[in-house]
Amino acid sequence: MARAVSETHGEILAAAARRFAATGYRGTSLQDIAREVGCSKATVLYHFANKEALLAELMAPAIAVLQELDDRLAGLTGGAAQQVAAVGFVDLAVRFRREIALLRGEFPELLAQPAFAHIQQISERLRDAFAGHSDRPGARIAALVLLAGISEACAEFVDVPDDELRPALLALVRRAVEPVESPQPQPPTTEDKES
Amino acid sequence: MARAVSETHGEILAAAARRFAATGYRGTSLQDIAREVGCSKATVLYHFANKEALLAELMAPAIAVLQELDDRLAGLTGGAAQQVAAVGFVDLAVRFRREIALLRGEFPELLAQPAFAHIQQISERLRDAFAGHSDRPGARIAALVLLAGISEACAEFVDVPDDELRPALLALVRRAVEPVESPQPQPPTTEDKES
DNA sequence: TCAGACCCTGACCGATCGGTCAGATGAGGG
DNA sequence: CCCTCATCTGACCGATCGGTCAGGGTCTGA
Repeated sequence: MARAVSETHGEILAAAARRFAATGYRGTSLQDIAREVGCSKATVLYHFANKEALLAELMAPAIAVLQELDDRLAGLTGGAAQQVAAVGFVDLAVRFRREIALLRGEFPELLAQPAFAHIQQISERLRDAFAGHSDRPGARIAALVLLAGISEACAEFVDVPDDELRPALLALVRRAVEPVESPQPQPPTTEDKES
Repeated sequence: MARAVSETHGEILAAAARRFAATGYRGTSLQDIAREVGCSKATVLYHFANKEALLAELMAPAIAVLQELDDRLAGLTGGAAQQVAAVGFVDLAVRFRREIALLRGEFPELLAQPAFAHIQQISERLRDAFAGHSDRPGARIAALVLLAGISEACAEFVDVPDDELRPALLALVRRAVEPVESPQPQPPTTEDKES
């Protein structure tokens, strides 16, 4: 009785996570998931309205934390935004790297689905914050490289312990990000062109 | 007469590049490509043995350059390998960013196909070189972040001119990479000065 | 005892996929 | 003239996809 939903629900979720991580969302059929659980495809669709709902439930916790980070970022600008975005995103990526892994590059198409529409905007704001809200092309490019790279690295290093991955990523970000607050002009570099 | 293969071949190739870049390899059907060209699906399969062959021909130039970079990397270690890998990969990524864009995250599954088997090994060697062949976790993590991030950034910024993208990426890499102990002074290359 | 909620299933659906095949078309050369 | 060959096509194939549906167990509370 205590169990409002049968444990099959959880088993399907777990199996879907494994299969999505292994072969991607598109590359995994409901049949694959059912086979791994040991039930019929119809059972999968009894517990979940459709394939997309399965993905949505899998991603819900990560999306909630991402939303929360976005809220925290709302009032910040410049170096402060950079700081919060960096630490917040590294934290999020490390913590939810399993969820990130199971999207594995299908982000663009998946984000096009209406269910994930607002994620697109959040990730753009996050990228802006990462660049310290600078519109210098160099800063915007660096922000994208780091965001995408961190995601990919977290997906790849699923078996590296948190307390090894997180400091390595934070150190990298700290090296790689050009602080935006310093008002003095940079020493001459090759890309010093103004746009 | 001079045209051994009809121009349709090239048109199909161009259309496939556009569609793959827009919706990914898996997300693009032969029907889609045929529709864009204005011919039948059978015509596409008359000019190309199968869908994979279409992708292979599209990727061939990029793969050749990647192979060449791998060869150049063969005898190098430590800081020298790091240097060559960084400059070489940024160059390659910028130059072939259209090709990178049309893989768009499907790398893992695509690389599993036998036709691209050796690319897997090349990219692992490249990652090693990027880390200066260090086995420090931090170095390996940073290498992956940068490689993946650069790829993604190039795919994203297809419309940014080369001479803006390349220096921004090089500057980022130079900031982000922790120099490994340089074994011996190497002769000055084109852009060898430390940051 | 029995109605009904819950859980699960096989059979089936229409759509779409990559790929095959026999044949239509048309230009060129003997 | 006809034969050859490159090009192109519609019709078709088997497989697989996500999703539907009617119905069969099983448990429970009235």
